[in-house]
Amino acid sequence: QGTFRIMPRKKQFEVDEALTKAMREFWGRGYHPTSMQDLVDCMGIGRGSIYDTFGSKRGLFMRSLDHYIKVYTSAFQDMLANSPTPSESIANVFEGAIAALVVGGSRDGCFIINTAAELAAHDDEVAEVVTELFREIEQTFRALIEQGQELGEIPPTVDAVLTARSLLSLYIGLRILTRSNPDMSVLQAIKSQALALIS
Amino acid sequence: QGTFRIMPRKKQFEVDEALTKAMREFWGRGYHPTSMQDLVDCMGIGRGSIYDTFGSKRGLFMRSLDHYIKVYTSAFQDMLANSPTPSESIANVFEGAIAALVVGGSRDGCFIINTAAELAAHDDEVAEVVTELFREIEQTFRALIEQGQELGEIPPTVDAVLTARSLLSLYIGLRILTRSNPDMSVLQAIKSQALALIS
DNA sequence: CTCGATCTGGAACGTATGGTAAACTATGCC
DNA sequence: GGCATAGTTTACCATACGTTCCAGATCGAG
Repeated sequence: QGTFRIMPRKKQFEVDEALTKAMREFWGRGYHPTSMQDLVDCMGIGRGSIYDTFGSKRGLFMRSLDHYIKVYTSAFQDMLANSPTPSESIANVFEGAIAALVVGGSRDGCFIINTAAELAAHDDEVAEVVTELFREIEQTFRALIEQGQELGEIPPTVDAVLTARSLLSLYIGLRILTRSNPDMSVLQAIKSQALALIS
Repeated sequence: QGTFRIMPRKKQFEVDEALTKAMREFWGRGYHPTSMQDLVDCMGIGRGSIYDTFGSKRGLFMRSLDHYIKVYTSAFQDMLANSPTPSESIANVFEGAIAALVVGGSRDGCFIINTAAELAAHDDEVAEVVTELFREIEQTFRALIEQGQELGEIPPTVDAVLTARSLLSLYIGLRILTRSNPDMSVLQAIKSQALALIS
């Protein structure tokens, strides 16, 4: 019943692998400038397979967004787990964004933030996904601040909600600045300010 | 010699007026999603006239960027001149961004910041224009902070350079958030934090 | 091995794109 | 009124776009 009686040819590519390649393309160049031909080239599978599996360019993009969120929130949780204290977790968030620029020399920034800027204003479905993630980041910052306060690491005078929102805004600014002007002293200043807000 | 001996038909449209219309289109929708047909429709002049006057879509875009910078730095200077104190100038910068959302209901954000996100990573000429303006904003913030310190309005312990960079980052974050999620409490929190940095 | 189901890759489709060429119109000087 | 010059309009071009379709390949079941 629930199982198919016939299970012919299997997919000859890993869906997640192809999705990762598409994600990287959309991430670096944005939705509109990336053509289906670009995707066919970079994903290494045929046009038909893409449409069979993902439906449309937009469908593939939305799946890429979800994939990004899944992969990077997972990496994010790992990072938090490996940080000794809440304050250092927050420091690592900013340090990570700067390191991505230094190590890889990539100005790709953050896929979600790029997408917020490119599409969210005119695409409600995208706006919803983006907004939801921003909310989660804000909540994570808030939780970290409150943990730090319980540990006596962060002063109790700090307003957790307001500061979490400020950290989010600083982070977004940092990521956008990264895309145009990789000036390390500016990025470091922003990181310093982020840490100053919680000390 | 310097003057033309013959001066035939004059342009039948105001260049600045057409430029303003193009600017609004690019501003709201971005470079790539805006087609020449969109521009023909919204500018109210023929294709030929556009190409005669602006050369290409990209040329028109760059002129639109310049136009935006000219118009809005002018408005910016006016606002500064009408603000009673440096601190209030800074407050007005953030308040203005919020008001643009409340009054007009427009999620267009800031043309420069949108452009930084959409194009700067892969277009060096755009990156240069954008970076230059970011530098100017940073310098303006810095000058305001130093003026406030001379007036005793802002504590001398505030690091003018570092804080100016933080204000820039907060501002960019605010503008990006505006495009996806016009949540007033978040925006107000960011503004509060900006003011807290200079008090 | 045969059959049906699925997957694959590329050709083909209709459309929309940025850009161009040329005919047409208006203007100022002789 | 001609004539040179510039602006406007229209039709058009080649290309690139997202999408669909289909012939052939590949697999599992009987």
